[in-house]
Amino acid sequence: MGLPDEQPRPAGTTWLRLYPRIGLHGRLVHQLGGRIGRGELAPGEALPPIDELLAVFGVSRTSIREAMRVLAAKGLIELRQRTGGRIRPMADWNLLDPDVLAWIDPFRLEPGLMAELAEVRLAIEPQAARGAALRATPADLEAIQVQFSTMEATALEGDLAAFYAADLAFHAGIFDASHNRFLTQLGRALMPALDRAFDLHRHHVLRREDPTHLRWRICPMHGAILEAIRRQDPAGAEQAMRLVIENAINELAYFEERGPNPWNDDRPAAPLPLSAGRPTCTRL
Amino acid sequence: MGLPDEQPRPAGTTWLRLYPRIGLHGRLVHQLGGRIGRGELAPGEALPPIDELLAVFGVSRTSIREAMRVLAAKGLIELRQRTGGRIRPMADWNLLDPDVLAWIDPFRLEPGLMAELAEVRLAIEPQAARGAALRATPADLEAIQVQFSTMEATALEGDLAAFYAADLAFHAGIFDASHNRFLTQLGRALMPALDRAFDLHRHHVLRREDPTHLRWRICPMHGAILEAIRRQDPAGAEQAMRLVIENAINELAYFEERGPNPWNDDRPAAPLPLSAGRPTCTRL
DNA sequence: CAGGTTAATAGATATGACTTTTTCCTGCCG
DNA sequence: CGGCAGGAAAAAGTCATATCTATTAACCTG
Repeated sequence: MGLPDEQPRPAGTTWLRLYPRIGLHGRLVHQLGGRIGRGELAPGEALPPIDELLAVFGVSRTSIREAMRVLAAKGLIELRQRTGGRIRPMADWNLLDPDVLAWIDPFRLEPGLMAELAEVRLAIEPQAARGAALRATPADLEAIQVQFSTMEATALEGDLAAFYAADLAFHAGIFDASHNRFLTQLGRALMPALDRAFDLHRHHVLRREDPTHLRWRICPMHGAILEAIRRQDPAGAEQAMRLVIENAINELAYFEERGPNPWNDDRPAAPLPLSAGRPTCTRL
Repeated sequence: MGLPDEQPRPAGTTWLRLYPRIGLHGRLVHQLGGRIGRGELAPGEALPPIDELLAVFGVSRTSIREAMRVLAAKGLIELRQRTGGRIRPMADWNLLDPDVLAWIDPFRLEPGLMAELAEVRLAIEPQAARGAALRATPADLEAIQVQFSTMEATALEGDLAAFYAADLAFHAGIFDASHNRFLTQLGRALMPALDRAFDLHRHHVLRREDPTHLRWRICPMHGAILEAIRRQDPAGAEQAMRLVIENAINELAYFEERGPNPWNDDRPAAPLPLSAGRPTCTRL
């Protein structure tokens, strides 16, 4: 059958609330969602009829239908009687659904999406920092502090993976500390995309070969946010966050000018084949 | 059976992309989603076992399961084998899913949500206005202009329903004109909640009995946004939008001080009974 | 009483029959 | 010749039932 084994959620991603990958239909959801998000199934295209999918994946109607319902619930496809499934234009997708955002490979397919993401970050995160300065509890502060300390330590050690993980958690912590449910949701939804942006940043930092950059430029800027939140200074926190994001945008823009798309180096060029060995259907 | 008839989408809500209310499972989704959103089924509570739901609604397993999958996809419930369905805490809901936001009755149950919404608007909408000033097409401008003209006309006539509909479409048009897919999505997601906020505003305007307010205060402020976008002035558009939202917040805060929760006047107090007449299950 | 084994339960999946909606074709009428 | 109406077919929607599987809880042994 054409379905991968069940995989546990990757470590260190507790802030993510992805649709469970368990059961046949759950794996199917992520399989098809990923295909759509990567553009292997183009918007406007019709999905194969159920009987065909049924044969390709080797699962029952029930599972196929449940998976389709989930994808429809997230706006990726449209289901109509007689016509069958059809992939909706990206504008109709629930882009703020963590699953959908995780399925999209924004930088490989659509460089413009990253600029749009930056714009949203610039709108949202300073406001979240402001909220955190107003309403953070001691526990919130402690959580953010821990991530900041981790950032400082790992930046010195050169453990980039740990550094960016802590960076991500730092930003997530501020969203949580804002105690605004919409902002928290929004932060969570954006995390997968932010993760990709950080990957890109890391890639460029590696090329640049300047290990002091993270420790002596990025860390102090984040420290300023933490301090402003600690002294309950909304304007200061907002401004400090704005600086961090503008810096990230500038660095990426600076990096982008040089060299081709870095994704092509370390990622498989061709998508993996979906079905293990049943040439029943050529479309999927 | 306990399901309402199929209902077409209300007029004038083309910007909304709600889960279709068609078919048995679609109606079931909105039925259960509404119950959860209104708090009639509390977080942490277990859903009745499938066989019970099956008996209550008089539909088959298939439809029940598909509806449950959709709700799970939107983060409202968690499904586990043997244990069954359980309502997740609101923090886990996909609050930025238009359906979820439409199901929540934010102001009846949680006045705080409205303040949080205002904070998000204050972060998002000025940025959207800035984007619109940078990237609006003539067609975008035309669409916004039409809504603005409608606002001016209906404000004079005193047709409040039409006025607020145009106001909503005005804001939606700016989101669209920003040509930022995340902002557009975000705008769409917030529209149902914004609609409620406008309802509240209208209610207060009616009490205030000052028909000139809309025409000579609200409209000019919106006109300033339109003009700034037209002359491609990002800073001006951002500032004008900020003024509109801050004004709305202030007016609502001003209104809130007086009188009790206005929702209690014109809404049915008790929720409608779900099942037509089968006393099989007392929990639903 | 602890720990592991087993049996029962309820959801998950499979399957095939039946229903409903939509599309498309055909033929009639203007 | 074009358009509309009616009917046939196709594919999704729904249903009923059966089997599979994971989880819980009872139970049994040491």
